[in-house]
Amino acid sequence: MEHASRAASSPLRLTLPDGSVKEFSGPVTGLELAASIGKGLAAAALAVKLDGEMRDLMRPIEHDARVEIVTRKSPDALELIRHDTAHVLAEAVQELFPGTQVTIGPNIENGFYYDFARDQPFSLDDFPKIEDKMRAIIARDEKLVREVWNRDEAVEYFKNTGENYKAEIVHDLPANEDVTVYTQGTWKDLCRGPHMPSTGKIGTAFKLLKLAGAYWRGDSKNPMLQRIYGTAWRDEKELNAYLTMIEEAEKRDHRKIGKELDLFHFQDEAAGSVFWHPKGWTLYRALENYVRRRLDKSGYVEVLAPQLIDSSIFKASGHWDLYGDNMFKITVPPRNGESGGGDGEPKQIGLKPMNCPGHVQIFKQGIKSYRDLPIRMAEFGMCHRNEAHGALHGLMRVRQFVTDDAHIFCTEDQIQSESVAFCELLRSAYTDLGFEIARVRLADRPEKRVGSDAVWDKSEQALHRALKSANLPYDMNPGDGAFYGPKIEFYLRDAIGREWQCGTLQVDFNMPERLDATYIGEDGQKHRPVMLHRAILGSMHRFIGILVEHYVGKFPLWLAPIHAVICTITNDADGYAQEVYQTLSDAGLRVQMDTRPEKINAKIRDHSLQKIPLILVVGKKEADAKTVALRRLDGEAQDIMPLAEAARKLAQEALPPDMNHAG
RNA sequence: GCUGCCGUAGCUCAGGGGUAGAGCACGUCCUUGGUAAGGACGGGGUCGUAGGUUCAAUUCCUAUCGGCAGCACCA
Repeated sequence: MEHASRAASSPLRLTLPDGSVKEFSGPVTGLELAASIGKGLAAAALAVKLDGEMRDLMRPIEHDARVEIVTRKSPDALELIRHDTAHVLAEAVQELFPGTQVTIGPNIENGFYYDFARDQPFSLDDFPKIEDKMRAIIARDEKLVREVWNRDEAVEYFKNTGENYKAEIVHDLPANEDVTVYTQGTWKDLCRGPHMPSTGKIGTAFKLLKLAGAYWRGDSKNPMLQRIYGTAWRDEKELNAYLTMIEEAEKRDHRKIGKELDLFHFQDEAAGSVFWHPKGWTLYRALENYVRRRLDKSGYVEVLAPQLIDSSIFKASGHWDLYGDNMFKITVPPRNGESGGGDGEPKQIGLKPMNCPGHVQIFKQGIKSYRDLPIRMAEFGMCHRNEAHGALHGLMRVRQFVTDDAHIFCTEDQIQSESVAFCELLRSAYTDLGFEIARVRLADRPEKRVGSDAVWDKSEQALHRALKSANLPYDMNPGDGAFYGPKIEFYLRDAIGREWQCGTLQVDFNMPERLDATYIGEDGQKHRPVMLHRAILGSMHRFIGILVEHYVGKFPLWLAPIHAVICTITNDADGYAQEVYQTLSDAGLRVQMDTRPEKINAKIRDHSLQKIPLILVVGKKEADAKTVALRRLDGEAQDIMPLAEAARKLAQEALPPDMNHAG
């Protein structure tokens, strides 16, 4: 049918990236276009971009458009290479393991995966064999040919070839829609495309990485498929750089560094819960106190609500029904003739999974006037969630955690200014912590939700407006809001480019309604306050995990659990070291002494490996002159200065960023 | 929760049907040395837990707990 329309077309004007226009008497393929520009370009062409959309090189261009020939030099080439590599992987697997069904194989960040259905499990030992076969298919340089099929034909074809999953995908497409099938050699796959002209264009810079289970269509009710992950790049150099980056990420693993630096540990008897060691807890408190000061200065009040609250509150809030499975529930039986609950029933209480219901109870004490609003209520209390076993991951996902949570009770009119103020606070806090906002997304109404559509309309609009007036570019995250309201998600970027969603701002018209919070308005009548749920760091636990990985354990001075270790050259200096310790300690620094009868080399090494930011060496010379020799982590030079000056300077340097006005 | 892999000394790991080994750490002694490991000796493990197979299990099997990777979930 494409040929038919091709013949009927009129003159064609194609605008190149440099603004020049190429005219053709009728439709041309991307390859013909490339050839008309230059022979070299035609040879290098992989695909063509039509008004920003990538298309096959051999597909006729029928309409006027902005066009761009995609070559290997273009970053867009990665997308093509990875997708083609996924196809080659599928072909290789089917050649090697007959009877294996193919399903889907999309690109992901830095690579691709392909999901297979096969009774027998693949093993990592199969990878070299599969990679060899892939190389062979690439060497064959099979042409990738796009064909347009009728949907029913396609269903029939895939059924007949035993590809039930593919058949199901096609079957679920609208009945009158044609589908595209790509053939490479003798192998066919349902695919939207686009693809490069032949498998030889892939090159050799690919590698299979991981093997894992994945549900068919991402639904845990469906059968589990076997997913093979791979990565593919334009050349070996890019591939190696990526593999090195993976190693870097492994080196930064907060679980490993947490153990090495003696920050915290986990053990079987408290799965998903953290045992904070003195150094880790010092870091935790430094971070919590920082946030606390920022909130204090931003007009928040801090509270602490109970951890154990009767189920009635959670039933009213909706958490009991929607998230009950993930709550820790305690059944208290009647005792000594008392009734546990009333009616002689055992009492059901819940360990709070979040703070909002508790905060509403505090809000509801006494009568609130519109003059009292906004009330910004913060808490650093422990929340408990019975996370699925497989979800637990170091500090990143735990069952007991604290959020830098706060709820702003305000009027509808105040949503805007409160939201903007929060965005400013968040931005400033991220800067202080060494991050920047990488991305902002607005997550709107999910399927599982409470409240009327009218209320959701109002809430979503409020967030759109807030983001606009805070001047933050954002994109949408459809259907990912909380059950009580839409949310803004703030992502930060760490030192190796990974994005983490930490901050959040949620508008909630529902919770005040469900838990019956009211204030008296100017008109003397009762009104519902709006609740803004907001967090800057999100989970303190997770945020510390991110900090550890971001800084590889080399924390900025104000967060470092130990600021300085005083190392003696010989034990003759122990007395003076004690004086140094006292002076620095009095200046507010977190200091330790190392008077072991070890050589100074060993002491430097030990404390450097512990990522202690400052090492103060004292020997006879320093004791006589009342000085210290300062060595910074990863520094070469030593800096000799009078003790009093060192204490003053370092104490200043160790101040948290919000207190360091002189710095 | 699902799939796969794993669980040996405080840590990192080797080993393997006949009741265990290295390095680091730890302890004692010697060493008092100016910026990333001074030396000697020594202590330390019912091989995650419970069953089963076997003359014999830390090793094989099953269950369970926990961990890792991914998926699902994430108020």
